[in-house]
Amino acid sequence: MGITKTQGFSEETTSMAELLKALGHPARLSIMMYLANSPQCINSDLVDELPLAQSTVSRHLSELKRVGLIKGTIAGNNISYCVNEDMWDKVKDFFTGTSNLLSPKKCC
Amino acid sequence: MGITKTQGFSEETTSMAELLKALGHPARLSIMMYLANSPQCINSDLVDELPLAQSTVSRHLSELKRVGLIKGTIAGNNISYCVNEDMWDKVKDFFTGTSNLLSPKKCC
DNA sequence: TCGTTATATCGTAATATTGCGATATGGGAA
DNA sequence: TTCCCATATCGCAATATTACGATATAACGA
Repeated sequence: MGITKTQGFSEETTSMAELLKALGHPARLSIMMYLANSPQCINSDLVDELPLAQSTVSRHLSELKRVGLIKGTIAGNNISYCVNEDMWDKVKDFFTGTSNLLSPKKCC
Repeated sequence: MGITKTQGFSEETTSMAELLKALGHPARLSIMMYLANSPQCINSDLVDELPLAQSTVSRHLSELKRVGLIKGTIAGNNISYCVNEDMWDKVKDFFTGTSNLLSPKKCC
């Protein structure tokens, strides 16, 4: 199949899974780290940073844009990408939120 | 292709991406949430909780076990699964760690 | 205008993922 | 032993993902 069932899962679960899936690739995770740590809003000299062809980098960027983790604006001849902090916070909150706290049990 | 390039990425990035990828599926994320919030260490009545066949649930469980996010021990006739807190903390720390802090810029 | 640069998209090929039914396996219960 | 129960695994089919080169597109500079 290869198709992921979404029926029967909550909308929140599905959308969070989509965000995590987008982050679950070395190239895309690297892009996020690079954008998060760069002093200014960096365009795609990411191509130089990553061991991938330009077209592949572009694909990963558009995937990150599709799920809303990054934003891009045209700045002259190149495009300035940056992290969409709202969406990033959404992911962070998922892991720091109290509803996901583990009870301190060591059972296995 | 379908194959993910790992050459050229740091080991840390690759392993974190693997963890996030494992979480990036509604069923596997649901399993983690369920285990994290369950009062006791729950075995696979997950099959009743999820809209998936038993064999599919088992596959997702073994994937989570493969990356180390959960642990399972045999308890009589059934298996008791629970969250591997060390690995879960590793993911949490990634999002809460200072090295990933975004500078407060709104550029796009 | 022409060439260069930066990006995106297309087409293709290889591989991975997902899901299910069917089938093992292994332990307890009758 | 024989029959269930809970799990795991296999085999398959359908779909998704990944990567690359080639090709568009669009804007700037000479």
